[in-house]
Amino acid sequence: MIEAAARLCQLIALPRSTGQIYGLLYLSPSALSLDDMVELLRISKASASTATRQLASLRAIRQVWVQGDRRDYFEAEPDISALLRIGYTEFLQPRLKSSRTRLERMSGALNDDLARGRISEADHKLCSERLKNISALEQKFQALAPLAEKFL
Amino acid sequence: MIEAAARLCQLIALPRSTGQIYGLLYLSPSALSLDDMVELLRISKASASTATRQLASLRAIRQVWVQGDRRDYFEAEPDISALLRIGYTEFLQPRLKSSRTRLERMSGALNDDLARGRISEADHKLCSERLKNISALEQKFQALAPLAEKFL
DNA sequence: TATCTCGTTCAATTCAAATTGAACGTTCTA
DNA sequence: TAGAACGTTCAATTTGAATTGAACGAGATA
Repeated sequence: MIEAAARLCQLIALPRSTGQIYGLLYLSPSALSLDDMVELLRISKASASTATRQLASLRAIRQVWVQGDRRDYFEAEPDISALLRIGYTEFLQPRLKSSRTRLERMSGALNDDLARGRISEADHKLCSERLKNISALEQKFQALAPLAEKFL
Repeated sequence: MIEAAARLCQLIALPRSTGQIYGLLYLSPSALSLDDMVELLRISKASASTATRQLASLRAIRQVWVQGDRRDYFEAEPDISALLRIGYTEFLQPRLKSSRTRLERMSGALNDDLARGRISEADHKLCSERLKNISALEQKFQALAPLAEKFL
């Protein structure tokens, strides 16, 4: 059952054990301690520790207090749409932005090459055409994002 | 310049060299041979060969014939939207489908557990609730896909 | 204070995927 | 027919990331 969740999370390039833990917590009726996870998933405590902190930093899980027990307990954030939003703003968004500036720099370098006669005019045209295409696609994508956000 | 494209492609979990090659071809004004790529990217011929076949199978690049030369030349598919479509139907779509059947199986197992008294009614309710949430999200996502396809 | 029980950290290991070199088959060329 | 120029394949290596064991530090307990 949990392996299903693990695979789900490998889709988004997260460490396997991290996925396992989120899956486990998502399906678990009660909060679990590190030791619980270690036992149920047969992973080391070190993995469990790093994975929980990763997930917590992504706000995918929360730490909860269980009275009379000084261990840390965790429960999953059940709203996956919210997680997607976080993933977008904190992960995809920045990459898109850096990609944009990179494209601009490349475009600049290209113009430079033309000015110095390092490339033919035809080549320059084709190249900058293609760079522009990517930029356009990126912008469309950015425009689509808030729409998707509402929709999901 | 090309390293930019390489990074771009690491985003979608493709081998680095594959990304490099697509980037190179995308920006190259003329078709390139395997040896060209080997020289320009400093990679082995083996890598170039496997990468080009990968890309060709994804229809991301095309083989073209240059008269008077018996080497294979390649050029990039310039329409990236089309590539996205291919990526979706051939990569994401199938995963979503298998994910769906997995969810159904899990849901079945859960009902079974309830029937045999292996879990409490409250637990069952919470679990199947959550499974249903994922299903719903998946459906929304599937519904969104064709919309995005038109848009990009 | 001495001893547990936790969670964290970090160097070492393991593991999987990417990359490579070398051998090979095929097709052209002399 | 011998040899060169290709592209492909496959076992071996490299590389980078995930995982682990062991040492550690901070609180609790006695």
